This record gives sequence, structure tokens and C-alpha cells, in this order.
Amino acid sequence: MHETEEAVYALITSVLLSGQLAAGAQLVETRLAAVFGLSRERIRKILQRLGHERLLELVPNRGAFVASPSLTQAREIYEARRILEGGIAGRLAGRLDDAQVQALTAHARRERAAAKAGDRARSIRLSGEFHLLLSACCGSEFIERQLQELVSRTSMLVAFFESDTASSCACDEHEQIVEALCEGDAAAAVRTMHTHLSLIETRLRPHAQPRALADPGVVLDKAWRVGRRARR
Amino acid sequence: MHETEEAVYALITSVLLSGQLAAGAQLVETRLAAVFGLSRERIRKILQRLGHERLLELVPNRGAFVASPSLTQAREIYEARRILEGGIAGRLAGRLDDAQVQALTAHARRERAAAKAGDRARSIRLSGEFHLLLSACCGSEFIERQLQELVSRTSMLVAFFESDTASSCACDEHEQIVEALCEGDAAAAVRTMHTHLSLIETRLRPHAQPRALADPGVVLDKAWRVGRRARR
DNA sequence: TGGATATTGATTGTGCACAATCCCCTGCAG
DNA sequence: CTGCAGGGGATTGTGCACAATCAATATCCA
Repeated sequence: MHETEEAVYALITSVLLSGQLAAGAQLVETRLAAVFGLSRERIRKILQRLGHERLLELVPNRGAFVASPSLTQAREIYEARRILEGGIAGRLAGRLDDAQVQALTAHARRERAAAKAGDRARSIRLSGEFHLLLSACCGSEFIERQLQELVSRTSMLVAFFESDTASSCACDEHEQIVEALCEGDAAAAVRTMHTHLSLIETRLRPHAQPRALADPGVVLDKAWRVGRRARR
Repeated sequence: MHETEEAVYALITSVLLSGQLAAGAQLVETRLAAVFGLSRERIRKILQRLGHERLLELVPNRGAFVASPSLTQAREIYEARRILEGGIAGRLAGRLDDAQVQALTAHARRERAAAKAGDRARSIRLSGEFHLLLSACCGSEFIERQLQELVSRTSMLVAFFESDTASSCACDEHEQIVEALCEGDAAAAVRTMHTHLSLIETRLRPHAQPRALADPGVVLDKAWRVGRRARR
């Protein structure tokens, strides 16, 4: 019983991150309760959790709405990533052990392969995971959690703002970062990280996302059925 | 009605941060509800919030307990601060405007005054606020929130682990950091920040804190009455 | 017609009662 | 004396019913 709650949370999260819901759309508690076959209280707990992670905006007495970040907020998120990941790079420079270096280079290789194969979805996913992998090397559960949240919010931004013709992810830059870290050149690693994130940021376009006008209940219901079939 | 809830949250937080409660002590929902005159559900919401911030440990079907960090966890928190605040220092170097520099130096001056006057409590509080002030200079609400949480948890650690004869806070180092930031020397600023935090960390002593065996209900009740008197 | 105000309908917020869970303690057997 | 099974008591978890709130529409008066 407890595990379905987790599954619902994961499902809503993935639907939000993939941008299938219009920004600002309301997620009505009773509706979701009916769709997922959970009590309203359980749904409520899930929504609050998503609100805390800023994937939803919780308005008192009004309800839960799909976060609709402004370009200003988007820039703030990238700035936060520059600060946090700059700190990570600076701390990790010259401190990676062999296993970590191997894991990072292997990951970069996989990214390169996906990019070469033109698998855009996989490429995007791997690109995000690279940053999380790097944060995991710090050995700080706190740092990992924080970056996880930032990466999630970035995914949502990309879904809303990135032009569809986005160039392939810059796996070169990931390799450069690993290289700088191995050489122990902290300043270079931080610099590379900063420019890397700034480059990603410049890809955002304020195209007034006209997609995804569907009813959230319908979208989630469909996703739930599909997942349910796959789950057995 | 809503504001008393906020007041209760603030009160419990301050009591937790000041180390007046024994690590591992349970906060029973019904008890707190009686003390504060709130319904159990309101108390529950407050406890979950505190659990999310890791000031309490929430155990399913068991309850909320005062966090009792191990020395290992303590080190992890300081490591996280090195990473995050290193990132802040690296990002802020050479980018502070006049108003910010002025605010920071003014704060450092106040710290120095408090240290010279031997006002230990004020000195500690100001020392923590310096770091928050620095994070506010980033203009990222996210970064500010994260550091807020880390500083809170640090305060709790200090309450549990720091020797009572702790030397006065190193306001010299704070001034050094501001100086490096003004000069735009990112590497130096990061280095100073790292050593500063490491120095604070070395002050932790695993003295098996034997204090504060009082019942949480009693302590909170007393604090509540005192605050209530002061509030009008 | 215009604008302020009352009404309504849908949605969230909360108190309460009861269910589920867990720890501790007791009793018993080996 | 130790290990284990089970009961009892205290505490947390949750479904439900109703209260509070808000936006949108309807109503009324000038």
C-alpha cells in the first residue's frame, strides 16, 4: 500500500519533468484520488512533497499548480547550479580516486556514443546523470540531494523553454571537466564548469510554450494505465 | 490562527538549535498539542517540516525524535558546507558591489566588537549570520535556503559537541574572506573559506553530551510561557 | 449600462474517531 | 538464566465528514 504511494509520486514526477502538463495547470486532489485509487489525504501528502521540491506551486486555499517558472527564475536556477557545482568541482579537483575517474570517463563515453547515435532522449538523460554522478563523488548525501533537486528543476525548464532543435549535449565539456579534475587544477575545473552551465543556459528560449493543453487528470490517468500494464 | 503555528515552529526550532533537548528525545504529538493548545494535526505538520530540515528524525510508526548526529554525520555537514560555501566564495570573488562590501565589513566589525566585549552568545549568533549574509549576496534564493539549513544543523552540532571553552569565533578569518573577495582572487577566497570551515570543525569534541535530560514537554512548555509573556 | 455586492459551486483545510503499529513487559518453558 | 510468544498500553496513521475559503457568476441599484 505504501509502495503504490511511492509509485504515484514517481509517476507524477516523471510526467512533470517531461513537460507533458501545461505550466500553471491545476492538479485537483479529488481528481487524482479517483485516478490513482488513493484517498485524498495520501494524494495531498504527495502534492506537498512535490511542492517542497518546487515542481508544483502550492497556493493556500487554492490548490497545487504545475510550476510555471519565469525566465528570471530559470536564470536563478542556473546561477544556483553554477555556485553549487562550482563548489563541487573545486572540492573534487585532485581528489578523485581511480574508481571514480573510471566511472566518470565511462559515463562520458556512453554520452558520446548516444550523441553519435543521434539518440536525443538518451543523450539528455545521460547528460543530466553526469552531473549527479559528479555530486555523488563528494560523498556528501546532502550535496547529492540538493543537486538532485536542481537537476530536476532544470529538466522542467528544458521541457518548457528549450528549442526543439537543441544541439546535442556538450559531452566534450564533460570530458574537459573530468580532465581538469584529474589534473588537480581547481581553478580550471571551476571555470570549465561555469562556462559549461552558462552554455546550457543560453539554449533557453522564451518560446511561449503552447503545447500540452490537455487536462492533467487525463494525462496522468493514461500514464498510470500504461505504467500499470508494464508493472506486471 | 495561522500565525501561532508559525510561532510554535519558530519556538521549537530555537529550542532545538540551542541544544536544550537531549539528542534522541521523543516529541510526542499529543503532548505538544496540549502544551501549545493546537490540534494534533497542526503539530504533526510542524514536526514533518522539522523532519524535512533534519532537525528531527522522523521514524515511521514511532514518532519524532531530536536528531542525534554522529561525529561522522557532523563531518559530512562540514564537508557539505565547504563545498557549498566554497562555491559561493568562488562565484562572489570580484563581483561584490559597494553596498554588499559595506554590509559585510560592517558585520565583521560588529563581530569583532562582540568578541572583544566577551559576549559569547552574541558572538556565536553573529558568526553564523556572516555566512548567511554572504550567501544572500549571491542573489539566489535557492542557495540562501540551502545554506540556512546547513547553518541550522551546524548550530545543533555546536550545541552537542563543542567544548564549553570554545575560543572566540575567528572574525579575523571572516575579514580575510571579505578581503580576498574584494580583490577578486577566487582561488584565495575559496582556500580561505575551506580552511575557515575546517578550523571550526576541529573544535568539535565527542564529549558524550550528558546534559539536557529534561522532558521535552516541560522544556517547551516553559519556553512557550516565557515567549508568550514577551509577546505582548 | 456600470459597478459594487451577494450567491453559488467547486476545492482545499481540519477536527475527530478509529485503525494499525510498535515497544515493553510478563509469563512460561527449556 | 535465557529465549520466545503474546498481551497490554501508548503512540502514530488515516478515512471521513464538515468547515472555511476563493473565484466566478448572478443580482441589484443608480
